[in-house]
Amino acid sequence: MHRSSPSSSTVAQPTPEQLARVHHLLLEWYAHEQRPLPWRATSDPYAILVSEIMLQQTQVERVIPKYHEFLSRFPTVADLAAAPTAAVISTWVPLGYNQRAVRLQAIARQVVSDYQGRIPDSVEELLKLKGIGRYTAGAIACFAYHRQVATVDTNIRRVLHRLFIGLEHPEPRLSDAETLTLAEQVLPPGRAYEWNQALMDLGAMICTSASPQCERCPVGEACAAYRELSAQSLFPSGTVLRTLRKVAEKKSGYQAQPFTQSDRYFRGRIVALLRTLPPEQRLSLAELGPRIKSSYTEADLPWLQRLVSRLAHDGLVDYQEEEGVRLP
DNA sequence: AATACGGGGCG
DNA sequence: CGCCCAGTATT
Repeated sequence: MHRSSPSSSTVAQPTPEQLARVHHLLLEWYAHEQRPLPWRATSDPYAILVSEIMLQQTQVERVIPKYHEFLSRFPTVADLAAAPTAAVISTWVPLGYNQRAVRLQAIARQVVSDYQGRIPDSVEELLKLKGIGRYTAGAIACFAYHRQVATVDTNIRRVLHRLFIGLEHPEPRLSDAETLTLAEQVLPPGRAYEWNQALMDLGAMICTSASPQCERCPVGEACAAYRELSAQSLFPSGTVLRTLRKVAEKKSGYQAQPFTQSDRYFRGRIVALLRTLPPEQRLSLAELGPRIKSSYTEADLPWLQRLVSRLAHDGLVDYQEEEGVRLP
């Protein structure tokens, strides 16, 4: 079997008996070991929407308090649509990726104006909303409306790959499209909600990226990656997994600069500062510069102007050349 | 396919 | 200090 050939519509398949065994093992484990997460205790599509946007690239533990705070401040989709954007952004900080706050409110306003206040229930319709991609659309359809759809986030990708294909490194590994196809093929009929949640819990608690605890894994007996590791006596697997990934990254030439020198960092500083100002009050760029960058000089003005213009373009600030900058 | 987009927490 | 995280939009 050669997993490099991406005929893409089909991927390696377990037998129906093997698949049923995996379903049973993982769902049974989830029934007893699942994390008690607040968005699992509701079926309010708005609350699910808020949680899923917050959870994009953001850990569960950081989201939980913000999720409660945000829903307390904006209890319904209509409340969020009617709120000042500055208040929404302000509540979002310091979750990061602040465009998510602007887009979330834009979604709420569109839902009120175009969907009679009801959040769409199909992947196809959800995908039309800016800020909702295939993962979030699938998550809302499944977790809020119990649609039997597959969805793939970073946890599910890793777990399905290890379970049904093998280690993700060295390459080749499944593409995004192939992974979604696999996810659809292994979805247990009628159990999409628990299955998708279970895959994410397994990825977060056991089948982690760098240090999976295979000895505690409920589906170890059926796992392709576990068989690979066993055959080569690679336990504990943490070191070898990290090494394989590092080699793959070096090949791709990835290099990061210090975060506190990045434009990203200063964009965050600007938004965090503006939210402390009295409502409506603006700051000139000359006032703003020194307050976000200790080494700021007049020579940095073009840089700052570029930064603020981009923030304005993203809807995160209101910038008038003459008057200065504030939250929108 | 590559890049922009945050920031907190942990080893 | 490097790495990770319930991704999406844009080029």
